[in-house]
Amino acid sequence: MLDIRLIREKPDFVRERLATRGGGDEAKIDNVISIDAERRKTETELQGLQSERNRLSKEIGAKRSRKESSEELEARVRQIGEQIVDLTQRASAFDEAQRSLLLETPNLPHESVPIGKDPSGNRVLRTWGEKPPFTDPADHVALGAKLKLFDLERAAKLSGSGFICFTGAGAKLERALINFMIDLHTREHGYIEISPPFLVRRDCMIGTSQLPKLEADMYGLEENQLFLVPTAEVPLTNLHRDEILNVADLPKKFVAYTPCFRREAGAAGRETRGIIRVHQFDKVELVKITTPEKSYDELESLTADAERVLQLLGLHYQIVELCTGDLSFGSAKTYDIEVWAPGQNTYLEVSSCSNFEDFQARRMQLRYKDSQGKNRFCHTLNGSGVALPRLFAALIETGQQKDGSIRLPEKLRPYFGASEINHE
RNA sequence: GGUGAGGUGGCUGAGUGGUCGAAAGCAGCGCUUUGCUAAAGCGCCGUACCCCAAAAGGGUACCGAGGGUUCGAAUCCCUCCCUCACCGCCA
Repeated sequence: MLDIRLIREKPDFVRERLATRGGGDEAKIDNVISIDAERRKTETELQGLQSERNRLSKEIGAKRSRKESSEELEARVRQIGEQIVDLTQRASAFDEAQRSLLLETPNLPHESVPIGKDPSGNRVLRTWGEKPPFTDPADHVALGAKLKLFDLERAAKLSGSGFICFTGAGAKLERALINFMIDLHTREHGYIEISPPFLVRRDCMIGTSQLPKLEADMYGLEENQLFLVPTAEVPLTNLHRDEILNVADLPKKFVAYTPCFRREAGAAGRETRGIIRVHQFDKVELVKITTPEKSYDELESLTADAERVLQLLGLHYQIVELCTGDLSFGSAKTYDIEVWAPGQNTYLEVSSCSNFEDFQARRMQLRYKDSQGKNRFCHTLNGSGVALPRLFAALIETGQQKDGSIRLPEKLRPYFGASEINHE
């Protein structure tokens, strides 16, 4: 959520920054400003009347205790009361209108973000490793079928298309990868492991800004207003919602494994082939809560922490800096990590590392007390460390050998319990 | 799911219709005093918003949340949420 004071004081700046996203959101600003003015006017009027009522009511109390008549005063206060009811309604209507407009307005891109209107404006910042030299590599769907690592047909029988059922060595590999990543982030990168609920309240979804915009993409449980988490970002970032943290306790660094549930009624095609784009997938997520001064340094180190996963697994990848037009709703700056999948001859996005600045913190009243004792909004960040099915696909495509087996990276072997995945 | 108890400021804890935004204590901050650590005395010490160009200052709201009663609600009534205890059910 944007700061209404910033909008009030620098409307042109806000409009200009929003316009770089290309979503037309800058058009909302005039509306926000005029509602804000109405709101304040109404509030001032209301508060004047409330003040009057408080004064007169005290007088009534005083008169009564002196056994004097207070009927005239009571009549006047009754009348004021009616006006207050009316003004209160108007004030809260303005307040709600302003809030819902602000909830639907995306974050301002950071000044360092390249301007662009779609993914073609993104730029590759760096790459790590090299594409392995294959002549005609199989893709993960073929490999998975041959080695019985997952069963998409039977998953569809259970739950419909867009679900994965890992089987045998595939299920074990999934589990090994999760453990490997969590151990890495807790032991070497200083994150605290969290195992959060997979169902969260609506307020949490608003807090991290999945709602109100993306409600259609979320799985919700209507009767008790809970939502299946689309990413562990939601429970992790909301852990300290409505709290005022001590600056000495920052940054907070959390890592969690959760399944992620997304409707994403995307069209079928290459993008949706195999296990690349599904309604439920596993993910290890990294979240940081920090101060405005440190958040951009933390973004760099968060990205590096996620990259380490791929480095230790020996997988080639590239880091992409998203342009303004490709930035997600709440993000001020984002790096995507794309791992090379030789069987598909393409890079797959396995992590999106973002700094939300105070955008989410405002929505969830997440603050810290600075060294002056002043309450300020935290900055929040998150990134996958990393998403599993795509990592799984890149890993088996990269590790495939001529005899049809899959060679596993050294670092993963203690977790998997073998150096290769073979037939049967 | 059922029954009972309860939710007050960073914490403990008073307050059952009117000068209560809320006693007191603890913690915290500042000053003073005493031969250091310590102790004592005094003062300050919630949040959000509104008015004001700003500061100073003034005002409003907030005692789990939302409604209601009343001239006036932390205090009375209703609904909901949460915590604790016991019972039922259950991996």
